[in-house]
Amino acid sequence: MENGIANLLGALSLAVMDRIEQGAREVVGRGGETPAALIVIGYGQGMTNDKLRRILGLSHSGTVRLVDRLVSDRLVERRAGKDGREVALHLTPSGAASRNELLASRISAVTSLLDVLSSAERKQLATLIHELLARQDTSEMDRFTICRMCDDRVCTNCPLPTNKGQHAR
Amino acid sequence: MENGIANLLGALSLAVMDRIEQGAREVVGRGGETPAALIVIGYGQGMTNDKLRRILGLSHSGTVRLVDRLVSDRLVERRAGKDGREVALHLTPSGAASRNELLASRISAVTSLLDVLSSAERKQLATLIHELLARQDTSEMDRFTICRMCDDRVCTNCPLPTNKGQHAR
DNA sequence: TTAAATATGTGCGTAGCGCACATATCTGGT
DNA sequence: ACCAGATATGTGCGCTACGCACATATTTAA
Repeated sequence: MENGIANLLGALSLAVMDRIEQGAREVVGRGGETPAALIVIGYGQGMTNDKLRRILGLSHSGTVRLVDRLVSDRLVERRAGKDGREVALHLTPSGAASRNELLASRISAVTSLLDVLSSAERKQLATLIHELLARQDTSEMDRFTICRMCDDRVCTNCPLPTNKGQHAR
Repeated sequence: MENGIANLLGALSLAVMDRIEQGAREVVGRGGETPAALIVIGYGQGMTNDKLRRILGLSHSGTVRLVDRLVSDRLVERRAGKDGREVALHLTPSGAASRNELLASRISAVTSLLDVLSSAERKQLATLIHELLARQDTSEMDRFTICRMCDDRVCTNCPLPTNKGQHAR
C-alpha cells in the first residue's frame, strides 16, 4: 500500500493545521489569512499590499479588506511607500506583540503533537522533512507562501529553494 | 535550536493543506468543512447531523446549513433515521462519485510533495508519522476529527488510539 | 506626451459560519 | 400514564472573509 504514507501525512497535516488555526484565532480574534498576514508583514518593513496579496494567494480586494481589518484592530499602519503608488505596511507595537504571541502559539501547538517522540526520533523526522522541503521545485514566491506562518526567530537557513524556472546551466 | 523541527512540520503541514484544499475546492466547488463533510458522510450510512457536527467541530446551525448546501448540490440526501429525531445522511450516486474524486485528489496532492523522497526515505517517514500518531492521547471523537479527510480505501489499521480518558487498567 | 502597466481603493454580492430561539421526539422518574 | 429534561433538528438574523468588476492615482515606456 504505497499511498499509506500520503494518507498519514495528510492526516497529520490536518491535525497540525487545526491546532495552529485554533490558537491563531484565539490570539488575534480573526481567522482566514489574517494571522498569516500579520506574520508576513512582520518579516520586513517593506511589505506592500500587492506583495502580500501574492504571498497569501488572495484577490486584490480581499487583501485590501484584510489590511483594513488589521488597521481597524490597530495592529498595522499604512504609511507612504517609496513609490507613490505603493502603501508600506508597518506593524504597530501592539501588532508586533500579537505577532510574537501568534508565533509562540504556533510553535507550542506543533510541539504538543511532537513531544511524544523521543529526541532521536524528532531529529530523524527533522532531517526527513528538511530533505523533503529542500527538494521541492519552488520559486521565491512559492517559498514566501509556504513560509507565511514561519517563525523567523527559530527558522534560520530555510531549506526551500528559490530557483524554480531558472535555467539549469 | 529545538523548535526547528516544530517550525519545519508547521511549514510542511501548511503546504500540504494548501494543496489539499485547493484540489478539494476544484472538485466540489466549495470550501470550508464541506469537502470533509462529504468524506465523513461516506464512511457509513448511519451519519447524523449531530455526529457530523462534532466531527467537523462546527456549530449546530452551521452544520445544518452545510448539509443544506450538500443537498442542494444533489450530493447528499436526508432520510429518516431510526430515532424519529435523527436525520440519516446518505450520499447520492453523484455524491459518492464526488467523494471518490475528492479522496483521489487529496492523495495525489500529498504524493506530489512526497515523491522527491526515495522509497527508503518515505518508508522511514511513514514509520515516524505512524508512531507520532499512535502515541497521541486521542478520544474516539478526536480520531474521527483528525481522520475526517482520510481515505478509507488506503488507510487500513489507523494508528490513532481511541481510549482517551479511559482508566488505565 | 500619451498609452500601457502598476498599485491601491470601493460597491456589491456570496459562502461559510455562529448565536439565539423554536420545534419535534425520546427518556426516565413518579 | 404523565410530564420534565435531554436529545436532535430546523430557522431568523447577523457577521467575517472573500471575489468580481470597476474606479482612481502613479509610474514607465514608446
